[in-house]
Amino acid sequence: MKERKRESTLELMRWVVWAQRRTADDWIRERGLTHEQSAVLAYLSKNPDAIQRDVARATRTSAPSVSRLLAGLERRGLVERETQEGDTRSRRVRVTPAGSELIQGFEEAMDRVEESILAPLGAAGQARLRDLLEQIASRIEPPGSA
Amino acid sequence: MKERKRESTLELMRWVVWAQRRTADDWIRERGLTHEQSAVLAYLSKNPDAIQRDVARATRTSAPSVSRLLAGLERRGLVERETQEGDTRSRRVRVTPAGSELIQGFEEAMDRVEESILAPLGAAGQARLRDLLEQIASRIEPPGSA
DNA sequence: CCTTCATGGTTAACAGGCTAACTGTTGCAG
DNA sequence: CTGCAACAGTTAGCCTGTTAACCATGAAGG
Repeated sequence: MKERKRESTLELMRWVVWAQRRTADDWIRERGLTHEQSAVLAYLSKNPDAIQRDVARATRTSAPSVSRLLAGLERRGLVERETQEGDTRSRRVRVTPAGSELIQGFEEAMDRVEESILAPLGAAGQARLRDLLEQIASRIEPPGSA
Repeated sequence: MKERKRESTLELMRWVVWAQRRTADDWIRERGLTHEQSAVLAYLSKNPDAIQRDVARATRTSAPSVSRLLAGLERRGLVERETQEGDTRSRRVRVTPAGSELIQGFEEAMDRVEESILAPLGAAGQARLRDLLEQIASRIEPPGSA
């Protein structure tokens, strides 16, 4: 029952990504957030002028997901949305001080998680891995584009 | 708005995994299935004596998720569940002929998807990538184990 | 001006992830 | 034998992902 059974490369990747999620759980759950909420809060902190559409693109999810997720964050007072003068279709999203305070240290914590997961490779291996992944990613058709 | 902004290695991995999912969508949606349903059907085809707990372990998900997913597949007549003589706690899951027919060719299709995604690396790069990922994965604490 | 199309957002309905709580068995310790 | 822990599965409730359908606004053409 213990033998590795020749998983595919992408299966291995899914496994690593899953492990990262699990590891990050500690930091995230402590704050009563979910992974997605954390990611969005962090994104909004770095992109203060974003509208919801930008969040959807950045997280590679759909507009409805973003709409609902932000509604939840707004209900908890972590973000504010205001329709924009000049184009009332879009709504700018801003992180409130409470939200900002809650997400403080997220990036650093995620960096530490990543380090711990990639540690077995050493610096050279990590660089090689990154290079290979970039080669693949650069060939991926950007979602929206033709 | 177009510059790659120095994504983390794990961010790149998530992107690649996401792209794989998207690419596989064609095959899967044609059959009225979801990714998860396909994966479980394929697993059950290769592991005819599995009980639900095995499926949960294999897919790295929880027992409730498996329970509900299998209920759906059963409703559609793609699997059957029967409590086992000797230990009525567990339920063996079997793929029906209909399910077997529907999932036919899944592995091959997924192999093709993987090939298409990894193609930019060439054979040597793919081998290196696989090696690096195996090093990482082998250090990941198996979910259940201490 | 007014029709038409594109854009931003929301709602509804469905599938799937999780945890918590509960039912039933099994099995072992005392 | 009895009692209690471990195990398999289910249900309920929450959050997220999707698509489809819809509203409102903005932009561009005739």
